[in-house]
Amino acid sequence: MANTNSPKLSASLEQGVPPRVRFCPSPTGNPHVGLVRTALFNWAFARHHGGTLVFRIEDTDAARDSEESYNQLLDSMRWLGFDWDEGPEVGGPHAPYRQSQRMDIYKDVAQKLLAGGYAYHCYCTTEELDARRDAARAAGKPSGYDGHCRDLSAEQIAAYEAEGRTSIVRFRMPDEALTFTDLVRGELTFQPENVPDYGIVRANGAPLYTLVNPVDDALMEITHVLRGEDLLSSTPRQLALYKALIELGIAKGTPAFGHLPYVMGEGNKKLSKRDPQASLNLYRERGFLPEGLLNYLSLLGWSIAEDRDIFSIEEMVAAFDIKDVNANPARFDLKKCEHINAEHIRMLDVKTFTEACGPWLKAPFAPWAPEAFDAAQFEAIAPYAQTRVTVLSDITANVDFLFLDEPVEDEASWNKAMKEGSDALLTTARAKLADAEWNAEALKNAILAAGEEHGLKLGKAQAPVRVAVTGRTIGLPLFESLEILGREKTLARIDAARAKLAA
RNA sequence: GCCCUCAUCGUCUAGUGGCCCAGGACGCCGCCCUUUCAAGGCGGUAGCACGGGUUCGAAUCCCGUUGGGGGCACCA
Repeated sequence: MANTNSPKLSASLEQGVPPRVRFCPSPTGNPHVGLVRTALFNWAFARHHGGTLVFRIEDTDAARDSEESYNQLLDSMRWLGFDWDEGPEVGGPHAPYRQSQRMDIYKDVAQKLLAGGYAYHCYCTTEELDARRDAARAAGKPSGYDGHCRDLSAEQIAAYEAEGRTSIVRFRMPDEALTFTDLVRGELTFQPENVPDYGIVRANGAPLYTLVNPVDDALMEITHVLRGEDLLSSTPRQLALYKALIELGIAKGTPAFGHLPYVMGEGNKKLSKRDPQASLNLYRERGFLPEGLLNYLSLLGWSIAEDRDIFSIEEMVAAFDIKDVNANPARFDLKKCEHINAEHIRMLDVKTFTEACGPWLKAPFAPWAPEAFDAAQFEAIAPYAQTRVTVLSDITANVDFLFLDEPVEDEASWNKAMKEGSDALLTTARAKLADAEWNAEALKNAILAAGEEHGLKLGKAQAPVRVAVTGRTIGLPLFESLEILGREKTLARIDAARAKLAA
């Protein structure tokens, strides 16, 4: 039990000392929902306990990282409403928070590790490694690094150097079982034969994630590491590294680890960055509310109560406990996500809803000319739309009849509503509408009366009018829509529809 | 192949030995309301993977099987 005598930084929580947690994505591409969920749990954990959230950028892989992704990442975090106490743009006592700016630190730590005998140079080539791994696998044995270069003599090293071989730095794992208590899974034990020595510095001198991540966690005094399940099996080697760092006086103690279950996609595959369904930007463009998306995501592996699944971020923070997170992977269910989002949209007060629709009321989302938009008309119609949209982008099609010169052409709707006799009905309706006082109540009575003349109930009678005016059979309450559209346009559209029917 | 991990309705979950012939939510179906569509109300559909134990008693504990997922990099 290598870590039992290591100081436990996480023990501070029970003693009332606020925890320090971190969120440390690597800026590759557009953030995906699994990443967001991890960020959410870390953030909620920090806020619940009045702790500190450190935001760190793991950009040690120049080939994969880009400045654009970095900017997008920050923008996404801000949009979601996450704030961090230390990190990019806010600074902090452990700055810099971008690993690409901390290379000297890693170089120094690697040197100390080497000098202390905690790590060694490994001269094996990729081909040799592959061959031995295949052999081990064929023999039914663990296929990790076999320790070939662990105890090279000075002569052997000299020989390799003379050959012109390059070397990576490898961490020497202790030959003992490692046990730790995972915050969501309980006690876990790994046997040494299954946790091989691992690379921490590339041949070109660039440090690897395996070194950089725990070193920064140690330096930044992280007390609780909440991360994805994919890192579960690398925990024992980090524990061993921590022990070395403590002995070298670099780390003050070991954090507690909690591994969050995966967010799965269609089929049963882990949601990856490639998966379009995973893209945060996609949800943002469709008009998900941050609180709606976050509410849904929090439900993946956690629950607030037995009979409740709609709640605010504040309520989540108040209730969140890492102990309640369960270990099994959850599938992302778009339908439920949309439903929860719709609930949040309905909870908005009208003014907020109206403002939130803003982006979808202009280019590139809206099909009408910018000058055609009328804020007063939109404000009038918005309340009727609020219970009908699932995502904010739905607003566009709901109100386009107000701002388009002519209603959209939807053949299916036309064919469904325009039957024999529709022409006559429209003619009657037009006449009654023309005489009516221009308010929803009067307009309803006008259509009702027109319908009666043709033996149609209101449901049937309103259909042709609706399609003539809005272009679709489905839409917002008709009479209110007409009232807001205005007499002139309404009558003109009915005339246009009659002309089209006559043609 | 080796190691790790997970396992309650189609999906997300509640459930920590008796309160459970399993509760909620999404979805789906039906009804009500109704100017279309939503919203809302009411009702329905559907599950403890399997096999052994332990126990007076198991969804809950143990073992095994099966199935899912992950790791085994000079990616993170």
